[in-house]
Amino acid sequence: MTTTDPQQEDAILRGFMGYRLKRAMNVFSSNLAVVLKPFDLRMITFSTLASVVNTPGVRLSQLAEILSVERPNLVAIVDELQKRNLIERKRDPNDRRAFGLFPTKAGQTLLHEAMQNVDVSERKILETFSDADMEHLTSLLAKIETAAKG
Amino acid sequence: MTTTDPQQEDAILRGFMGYRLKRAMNVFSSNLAVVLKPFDLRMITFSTLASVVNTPGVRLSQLAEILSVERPNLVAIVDELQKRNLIERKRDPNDRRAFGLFPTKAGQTLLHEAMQNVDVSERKILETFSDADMEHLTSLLAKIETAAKG
DNA sequence: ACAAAATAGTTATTTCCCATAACTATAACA
DNA sequence: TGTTATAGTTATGGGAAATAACTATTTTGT
Repeated sequence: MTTTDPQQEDAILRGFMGYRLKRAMNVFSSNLAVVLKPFDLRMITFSTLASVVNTPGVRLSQLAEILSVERPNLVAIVDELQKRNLIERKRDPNDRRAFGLFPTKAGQTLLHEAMQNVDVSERKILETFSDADMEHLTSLLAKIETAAKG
Repeated sequence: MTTTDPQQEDAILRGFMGYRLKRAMNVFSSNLAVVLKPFDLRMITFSTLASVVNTPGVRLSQLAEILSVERPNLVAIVDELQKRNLIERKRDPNDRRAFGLFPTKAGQTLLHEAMQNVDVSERKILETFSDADMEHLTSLLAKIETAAKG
């Protein structure tokens, strides 16, 4: 196809790190969508399930904060995962307002299969990256995150 | 690093480059939204306007491809920018199916003011980055993009 | 030359993402 | 004990993203 365009229509945007970051992100997020599709998971349901498996008993509000999702938006996600019997809500006996979120056996199994596939697909994308490249990229991205907090 | 910090509910996700990339991206995209708000621009209207200023006469379909937006979704964006008198559609005399998109004077002025502000805000985020850091990050992100195509 | 296929732009529709206000029930606090 | 804060939720709306299908042209194949 004719991608031999000498004049890059987005040249003016290439000067922004945010734009370059977004384009790189798109590679991962569209890949993720494809990989998760067979599991009937999306990015948000995947990361929610992963966090619940990682931290059994976690509260919805904790999850919302760590995943940068508004609490109301997470309710439907948790509902969906619970309806599919991948996680469950258990009333906290010490705080009857709250639920702890726990993975079911099925949830753990599904997550680990999905994670395995995501991992393989990411390795494919990053196949030309040296260990030093990986470490450097990871460190630079972390630096951006901390820059936002300080 | 497989150390599971009980404080980090997303520890399991930190192992994925896509997740780390997304978190870094969020810093830029939420910053962008704030910076563009006074101009009544969003990420998509900003990048569309920028591309039109960068490449006067560009077609909607070219824009859709370069910006990774589906053509139908770009129609409303172009409508919006045209209604605000920032760009205009001009029939291509050599291909009466197509329009060339051109910036108005107002569009150019608004874009340059907005770009100036975006640039300043990005510099703030990247304030602790050395020139070498910037070059390295840019090169690693470009490597991800090319990995997706090849 | 002309029918078939491709292209540019568009409309319509659907699903999902993201943000906010407001409600309930409990808990913490002063 | 009465006020305030917190956890979860409902409802709502705007915006992003994907797809099917249409009109008007242009290109292509024979």
